Amino acid sequence: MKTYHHGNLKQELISCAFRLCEKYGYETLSMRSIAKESGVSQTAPYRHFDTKESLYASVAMEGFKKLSAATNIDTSKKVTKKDLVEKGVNYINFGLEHANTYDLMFGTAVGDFSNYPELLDCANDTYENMRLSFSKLSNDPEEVIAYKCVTLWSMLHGLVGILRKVAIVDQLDPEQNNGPISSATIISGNLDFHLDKVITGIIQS
Amino acid sequence: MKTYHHGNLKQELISCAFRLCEKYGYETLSMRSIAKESGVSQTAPYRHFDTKESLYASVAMEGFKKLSAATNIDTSKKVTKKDLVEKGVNYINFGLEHANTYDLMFGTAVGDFSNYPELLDCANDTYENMRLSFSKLSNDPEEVIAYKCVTLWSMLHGLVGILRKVAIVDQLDPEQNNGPISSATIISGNLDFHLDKVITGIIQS
DNA sequence: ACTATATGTTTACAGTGTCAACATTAAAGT
DNA sequence: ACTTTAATGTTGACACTGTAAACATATAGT
Repeated sequence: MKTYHHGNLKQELISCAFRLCEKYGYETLSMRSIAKESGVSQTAPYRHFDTKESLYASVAMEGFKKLSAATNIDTSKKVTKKDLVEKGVNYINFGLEHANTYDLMFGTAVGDFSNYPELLDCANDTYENMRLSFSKLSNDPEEVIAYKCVTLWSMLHGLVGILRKVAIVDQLDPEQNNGPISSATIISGNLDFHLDKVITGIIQS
Repeated sequence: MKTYHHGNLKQELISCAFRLCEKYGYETLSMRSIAKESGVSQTAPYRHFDTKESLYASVAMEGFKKLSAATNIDTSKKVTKKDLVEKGVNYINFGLEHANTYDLMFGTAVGDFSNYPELLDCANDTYENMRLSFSKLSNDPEEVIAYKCVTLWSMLHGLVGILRKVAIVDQLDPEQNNGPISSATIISGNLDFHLDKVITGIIQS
């Protein structure tokens, strides 16, 4: 039997949108398509999302939750450099494996997070755990810790972006470059080794 | 007098698209709007660009040309660390001042650069100059240089991304964070100092 | 001059975000 | 229990989009 009211439409729309986003990217995801896929009229989503951006925000929030889960360090125990490296690797892998959602989370599709307080909270959670980890690791004043966080996050974020653009780097003139071995391949094949070096540098900075 | 044939339509379409992209972002840029703005029928652009992606590629190429110009190091003379820092600052500033175009250049709107050989060349030029600069600076084997390039580019690219997301960082709980002084602000206010440290680390790695 | 090619135009189609008007149901107040 | 109200869903519409097909005109090569 099919009821007039769906009962759990909002959640279904989000998970449907998330699925499509993961698979095909957020650009090719439409209000109407997720409505159809949820077996509901094409404008029904507008009872739950004012605009498409608002739907994007919900999907991005899912992403941040998963990212947090993948990179969370238990700050109730002692925090080691190894923890940071391990979670750094997780961060990169998340960015590569969930590339489409990652774009949504860090791109411009959702303009200003402060319009979506829950999303902002989730994003801040990720940062906050990193901040706490650094502060457990060393005795720096707050602003040095914040500085280290931004430095590390930049490095991780940048690496995700560049590794995904391997195409550019891999297609350099092979005579100028190092043959088929691209620099990106070098790094992605030695991610923890690479991150260990980088993070060591940041900790000491 | 107005001729049937425009004469220089392709170039006009590109610069028109570039302008709109810089101002409003590539998402809100349509084949039809640039046609109208160029005083031509709505499907005329299709004589010069097979798809919208192909137009994007042309705009992105303009971006890479400008980026190259802003970050080019004269490798015929001696290259110093100071050169790298200075051009690094230029890179960041380009990313911040041309944020919309930067998205186009490094996002997924243009899927595979190898479909657009000229674009690929321009992108590679930027990388190639960086590679040459590093190789003039030290005596590393090619693969180490490539490694350093990717590391530096990641750092720069990531910093652009994170600085633009200042909103996230700035809106952390002020009691946990360092009051109104956000970590991103710290960095962006001391860009050359920051990059000097980072690049020193990369050179020594 | 004639022909082929490049460059424009018109028309059309399916898809999009979003709004307004209406329908149905669940929740709240009496 | 009954009525009112708010939440949720549907229908229909509008202006806009990318893009394809058929056609028109100007330019270049012979």
